[in-house]
Amino acid sequence: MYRVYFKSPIGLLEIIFDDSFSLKKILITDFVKDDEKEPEFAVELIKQLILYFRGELTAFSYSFNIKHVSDFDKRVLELIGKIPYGKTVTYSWIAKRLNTSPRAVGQALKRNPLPIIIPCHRVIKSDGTIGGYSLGVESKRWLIEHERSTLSKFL
DNA sequence: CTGGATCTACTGC
DNA sequence: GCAGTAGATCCAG
Repeated sequence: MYRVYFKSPIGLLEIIFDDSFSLKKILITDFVKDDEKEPEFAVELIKQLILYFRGELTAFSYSFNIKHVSDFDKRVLELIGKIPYGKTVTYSWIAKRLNTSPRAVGQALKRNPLPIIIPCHRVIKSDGTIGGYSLGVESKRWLIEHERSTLSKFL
């Protein structure tokens, strides 16, 4: 297991790779634990993160291994991956397409191992309010606003 | 605003 | 296994 850190506008991201250098998990943390210096296996992802936070990248092209994720969660996350940059949908919109309930969708998104890469911040409540986010609601607000304000670059 | 419906995963037995 | 509960919700009343 390897950890790499990335200082982003929404906080310090801890990026975890498994022993075969496959992307495993992303979270927010306060401090650097075990920095891997010059991690060859992470440069491509870091490059994309830099561009994304600059507002110059709309989708990550990165392979990751989906292990320890239930079939249900996979179905939800796969659909989430198709929501375009700068757009938002609601929990119930997802639920209808998967024949499940909005709350179950929320539970699945909470377990999203790769927030930002799998853009679960694009899912909000149907009353227009923000809903929850595993990296913190403030981060979610920031990401949505960031995408909204940079969207025009890509037209 | 409140109460009930809804579906998944987690807990305790 | 099975019952009970807690959610990143929703909708009607």
